[in-house]
Amino acid sequence: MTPKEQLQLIKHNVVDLLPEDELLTKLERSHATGKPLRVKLGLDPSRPDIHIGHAVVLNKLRLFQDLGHTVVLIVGDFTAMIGDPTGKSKTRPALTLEETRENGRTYVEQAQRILDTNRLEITHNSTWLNALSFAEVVNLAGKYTVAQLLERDDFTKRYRSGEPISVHEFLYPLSQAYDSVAVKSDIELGGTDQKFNLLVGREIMRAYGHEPQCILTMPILEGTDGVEKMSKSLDNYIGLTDSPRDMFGKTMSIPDTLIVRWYELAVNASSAEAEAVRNGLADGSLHPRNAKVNLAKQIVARYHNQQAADDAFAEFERMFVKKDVPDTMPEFKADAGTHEIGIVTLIVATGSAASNSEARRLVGQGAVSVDGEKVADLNAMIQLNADHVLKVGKLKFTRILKSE
RNA sequence: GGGCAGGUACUCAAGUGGCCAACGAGGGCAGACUGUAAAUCUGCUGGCAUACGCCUACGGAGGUUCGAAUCCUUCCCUGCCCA
Repeated sequence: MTPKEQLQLIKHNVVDLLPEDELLTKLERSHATGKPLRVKLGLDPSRPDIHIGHAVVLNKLRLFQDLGHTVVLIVGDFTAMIGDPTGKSKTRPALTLEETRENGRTYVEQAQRILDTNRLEITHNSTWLNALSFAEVVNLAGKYTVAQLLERDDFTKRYRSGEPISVHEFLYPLSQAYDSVAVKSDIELGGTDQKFNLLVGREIMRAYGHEPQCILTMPILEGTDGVEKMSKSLDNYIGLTDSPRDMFGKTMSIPDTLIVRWYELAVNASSAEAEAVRNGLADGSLHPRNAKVNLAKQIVARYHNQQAADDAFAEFERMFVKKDVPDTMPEFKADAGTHEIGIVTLIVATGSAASNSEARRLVGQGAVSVDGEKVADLNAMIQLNADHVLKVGKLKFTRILKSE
């Protein structure tokens, strides 16, 4: 494939590709010499779970691999170890090196669901950042100015509104940039929120006498709420390791306005496919529900398999359209010798509510049913001489097994 | 080092001695509606208790008071200004 053709593929769905001509030059050189480009991505191992929002960037990395280039994953174990006491994640604890290693390991494992391990390098930035002397850190810090750092959007905002910014936060972009020097990155990927950091990488590489990396940013995928970016802490995410049922259900719950975007970003639809969905929704020939069903099936098939996708769909139909119970659900068995149990106790014992107070509230709100019969009485006793199905809210089912 | 302003529940934010488990908004949960949604409407949203009530909580620790998120002392933390 010619460098120009590669470039076209690379540009699909990308927000920023800077500078494009430099990337073309790199691609041409790689093409001529047969030497693959080094494509960098930094991972933050402070949270072990990776979701389909991350997958947007990972898919792009996979494309680079398919074009014959090498992906360099950098587990940011050093930075995670320092922690971040200010800013958005103020409660984020500083992790030990072991913890970050462990998180990084599972993270990489999950990333490999998308990436080709044959064209993959995995490194940890503690390898080189830990080795820097203070003099070297000062030297690095000397290559960038406070004014330049304050250009970053969130720094600007926080500075203007009088919120604290710790000095070491200024060092994060610099250490990330230094990573680029350390791995001799040709191009670095990230979400659009990483644009500033990626650009710092260019400056710092230049300052260290390296050819600066190109930068490529991908759109940030909104979560299932349709507004905020997908993240675990907002609980609006679909994890790569979620069960088929969860993946399917969560996808079906996204707002309609997100459908086309998810086609583009979550299942990497071609421009033509995305356009077809967009037009179908616009002229009414495609029902939003069906568009979502198809989307949900694709997502499940992508991370599990086609069979799982079909099963998840069937189960979804059964649960929500026919209002039937799912065929698998958590089971609960009372202690032997218990013949009946109070509804409130049962709700808490099955983990359907966190406290007795909450369980009472749920009963009062009509959210609780046993075998399809609504339970409104706080004092109701459930007989354990047969199996029952407890339903709390819309989604929490538990099979109550007959007691012995 | 000095002056000033702050630190309230998941978040923002009222409250300046009892009517405060703490207004309001967001978020979350539940119900109605629906396409499973979104939007909208309604209710709930510290714990234990059927209830009376009790316990825990307004940065930390002491104190004043019959009674404190509210007053005092001290410590910690943040921002701004001055040096």
